[in-house]
Amino acid sequence: MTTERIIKNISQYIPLDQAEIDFLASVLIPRPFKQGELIVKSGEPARYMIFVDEGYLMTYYTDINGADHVIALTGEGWWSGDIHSFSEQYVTRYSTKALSAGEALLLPKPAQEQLLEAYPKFERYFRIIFQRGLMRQQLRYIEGHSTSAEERYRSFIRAYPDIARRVPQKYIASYLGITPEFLSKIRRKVATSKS
Amino acid sequence: MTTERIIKNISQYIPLDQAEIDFLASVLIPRPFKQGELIVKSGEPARYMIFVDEGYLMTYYTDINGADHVIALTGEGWWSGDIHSFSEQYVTRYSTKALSAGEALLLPKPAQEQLLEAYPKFERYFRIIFQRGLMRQQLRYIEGHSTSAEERYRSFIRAYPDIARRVPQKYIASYLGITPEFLSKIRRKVATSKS
DNA sequence: CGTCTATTTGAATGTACTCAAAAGCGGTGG
DNA sequence: CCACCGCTTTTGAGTACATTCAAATAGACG
Repeated sequence: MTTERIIKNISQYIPLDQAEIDFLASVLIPRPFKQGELIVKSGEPARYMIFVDEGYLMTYYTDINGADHVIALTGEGWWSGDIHSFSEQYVTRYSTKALSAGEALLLPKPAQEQLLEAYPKFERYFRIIFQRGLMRQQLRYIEGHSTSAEERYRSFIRAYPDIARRVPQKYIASYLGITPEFLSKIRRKVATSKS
Repeated sequence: MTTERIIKNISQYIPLDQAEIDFLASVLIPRPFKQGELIVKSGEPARYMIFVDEGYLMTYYTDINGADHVIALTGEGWWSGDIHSFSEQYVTRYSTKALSAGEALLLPKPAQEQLLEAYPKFERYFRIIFQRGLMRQQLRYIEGHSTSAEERYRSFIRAYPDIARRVPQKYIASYLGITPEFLSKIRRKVATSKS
């Protein structure tokens, strides 16, 4: 069953009965993707929340100079960091792109509204998801300004070894807020100090 | 009425009837504070959410070197950025301090649980609050790494002129992720270029 | 008024960036 | 299967933004 992982995830936070599971399964849209594919393009209207069932996604923002900035790297079992694609605003300023082949589950906005109306306890689930996301993000900001790029990189590979292995370095650099060139220099240093 | 502002805030997101207003008013604890007072100390158990009714608070984190890092500056009509004080974890790593005299409204954890149980639509309110907080925080991170300190400062005083006027510079510097010395130099530059 | 803390100023330093070029790597077509 | 192409990663030199340290000045509060 393709919705197994998301059900398991949600069950960690709120107990689900069969009716709820069935409803959820009926509104989620499986969305397979291949490497390099754009799932959400910036400038599109806000449409759905994205749960990564398999593979890796990244969400990025293109600034006025045309430079991309990665705001989130999303692995299996997580909601895509692109919550903007689902906010009150009509269009996103963010794009979401596949970094590998895999499959996402899309929760369209109208479906989410039905879900929340029929089973209000899902509000609780999303509240917890956003609350945790906010806490992680605050921590990330502090680390971004109180630790060196090298420490951030070390901490990143410790926290997300799977992502570190499978995502091109230039995106990791962007996620860490540094240039790819500088990340390369850090890696050389880290490699020599370890062996 | 001391709960007027918070009721107004919540009503922006979910309609409230009199019973809900009364319940809310009955569980909120007014907490006057004077300048410099610590509302939440790091290491304390997680206890309540904090709504700033009047005045200014800041939430900060003390790193292993003993340096403080401001993660949020909170003005009137906002929830304190210290959502950690209310998370699943037993103790906070953050402190919340008054930057002026004023009054906060405390929503104790057990009261919030009752509130959510009695009136589940409050889950929706908190979900929206956290969702917006997360979006702001993501934006802040991007700006922190794609713009210069000077731009961030200009953008800060545009977005929060009241806070910029009333909060000591060293905290603003910390919030922006720079040293007080460097902020001082930026201010000199900004001042001369404006006049 | 005096003390304590915050802010400003300056000089020296460092971390991370830019630009340029070379090397590595993966895919595709001949 | 190999050669070529495009893209990513590495390397190096020069530079800039922001830091650290130290000291002077200004401001706030009892």
